[in-house]
Amino acid sequence: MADDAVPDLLRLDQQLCFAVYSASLAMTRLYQPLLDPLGLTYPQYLVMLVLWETDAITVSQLGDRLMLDSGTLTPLLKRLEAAGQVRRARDTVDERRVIVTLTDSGWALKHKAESVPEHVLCATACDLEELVALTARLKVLRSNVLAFTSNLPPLPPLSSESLNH
Amino acid sequence: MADDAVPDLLRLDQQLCFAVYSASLAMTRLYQPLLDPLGLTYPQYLVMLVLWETDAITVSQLGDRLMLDSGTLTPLLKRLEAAGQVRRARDTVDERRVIVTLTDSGWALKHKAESVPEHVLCATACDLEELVALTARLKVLRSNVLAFTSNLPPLPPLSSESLNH
DNA sequence: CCACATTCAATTGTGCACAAGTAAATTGTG
DNA sequence: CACAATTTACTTGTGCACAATTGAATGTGG
Repeated sequence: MADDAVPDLLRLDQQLCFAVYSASLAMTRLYQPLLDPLGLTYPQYLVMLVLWETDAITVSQLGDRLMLDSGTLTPLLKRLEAAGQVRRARDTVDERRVIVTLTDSGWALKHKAESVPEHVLCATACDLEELVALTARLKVLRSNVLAFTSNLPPLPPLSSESLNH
Repeated sequence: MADDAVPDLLRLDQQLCFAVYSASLAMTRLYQPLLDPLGLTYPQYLVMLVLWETDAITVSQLGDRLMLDSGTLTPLLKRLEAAGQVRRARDTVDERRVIVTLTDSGWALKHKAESVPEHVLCATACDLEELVALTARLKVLRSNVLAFTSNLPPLPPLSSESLNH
């Protein structure tokens, strides 16, 4: 491989992965002032979205929906509990599980959150068609990447010719 | 607004912002085993990408490229310095600035990083056309969101009709 | 029944992100 | 030149993400 060919790949790389990375950070920054009046952070908002759809689920079910592990969720849920939005209680059937349930305050927060999506959609300044297409592409990307990583305890034997032009 | 209309928006919201968020986390998880042999984290890799393109720049210039502030970059750069990949030195012309420079080891890392983009492209399992289109859309999204946030110290007076069908 | 592996949440430690505040250096202005 | 405003990086504190470990509860094979 010629040395001159490397910077192109490294630039393409930045364009791809950095676009996702920086867009994600920009979205989080967009949400923060909208969620501040609700006393929620963006990851906490995602947890509430799941609970508003499906109340009384275990930590691992939450993790499956959000693709996060207990190391992330446990302290987050404790903060939501301290804020009075959820309760955490051991499952009486299986004491290993912890079931997360919305409080009245947590349910009430749903109404205050109704205006958030409108603001976000407005901020994206894209038409709905564009957003749907972008979302679909991101889901495909995420799905492919996750499938790849789970099949990859070591590195796959990738030849330099797998992407030749 | 009818109560029944709310869940749809909240679901759409999750589809949009959560797709970006979870795709970003999936990408980071994809990079980790690839960067582990280089002794780099994913954000550190992004810093190195910038330095390989433009060596000897200030912390704020680095922040402009990566859209990160010094509160994030300073400790990250100290870790890269401790690992021997960069040097940090005050600008003799303007003592406020800190100039970040690659060491020989930092430059040498560029060669070891050459294989990373190939693996990532392989993992995405998308053709180049698809990736270019996705990247372009994400850049537009990021640009719109950033423009919106910077014009929004408080909340904008958004009426419910701003997104009517 | 009883080792034994599995599942599930919590804990610990590292490394981002970012807000808010500090301090030093520079620049702009009278 | 004096001095206020700005720029720049650093520091502190909070909250994710995640790897790795722990420990309790459950299930399973012998």
